[in-house]
Amino acid sequence: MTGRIVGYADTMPELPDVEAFRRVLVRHAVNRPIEHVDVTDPGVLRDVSRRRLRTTLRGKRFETPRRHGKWLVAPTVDGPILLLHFGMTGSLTWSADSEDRHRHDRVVLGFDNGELRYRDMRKLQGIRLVRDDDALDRILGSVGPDALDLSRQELTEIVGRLRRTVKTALVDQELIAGLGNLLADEILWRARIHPRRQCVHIGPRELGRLHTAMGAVLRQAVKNGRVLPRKNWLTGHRDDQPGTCPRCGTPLDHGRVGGRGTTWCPHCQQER
DNA sequence: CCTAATGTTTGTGC
DNA sequence: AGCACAAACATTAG
Repeated sequence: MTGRIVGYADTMPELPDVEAFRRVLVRHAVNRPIEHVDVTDPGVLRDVSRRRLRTTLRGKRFETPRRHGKWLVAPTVDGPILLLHFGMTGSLTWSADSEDRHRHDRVVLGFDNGELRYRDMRKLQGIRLVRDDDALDRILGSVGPDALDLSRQELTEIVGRLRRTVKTALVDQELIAGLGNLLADEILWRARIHPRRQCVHIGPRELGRLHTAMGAVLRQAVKNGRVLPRKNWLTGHRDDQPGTCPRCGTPLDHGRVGGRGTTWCPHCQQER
């Protein structure tokens, strides 16, 4: 109610959300000494102890962080690199004081002007600390190119010959980094491609639509800091009682693709 | 009590 | 090798 806490706390993190978390860090915490490190739940620490996180980070300053897919990479000046992944329920928020912490704020970094809070309910992923770029590469080495700056040609080269279902290819982080379940459905709906279509059967014209849809959806969502429910987007209609396609009014279909809940329009997105 | 949840990893089997 | 499927992780909401 005071506007003291900055950041999106209850959105499920995909590329645009992580980009928003990156901006929270840039805006409030870059280049300021970390004064204290509170680990209220070590369950989110991966390959790093509470003690080591605290002793290595205290007194350090963050450089400008970067994002790769759904990973937030935050190097410190002359120090280790903090790596954050937000799983399905994570977030990063800023608060100007230490009031009103949430019970799922698992790690808090304190600065002279406020604190950065890593919140995560389900603890499916977590926070890592690596000493250098080599160690970083060992963790991010298998992650594919970021979805935000993928050319049409690269997209074609990556998915064009796969026998897999297009949706499972889109959300596979080793192929393309940053797309999650919600974004994949949104992009496929906009490109009018059925989520169960095999990549190899998608023609060049459709691949062009896929690339255009990916860029448009991602740029808009990054601008908003999340995938915002909108009148002419699938998001905002997929969970309606009788969900109807915002383009043609046909009742939406829901099923399982690649083990994930998937929504599509049976009229706009033909199975083959 | 049961089910599903927008992520990732690991194992199994075709 | 490529791919699909299921389970596991931890927690909440309906």
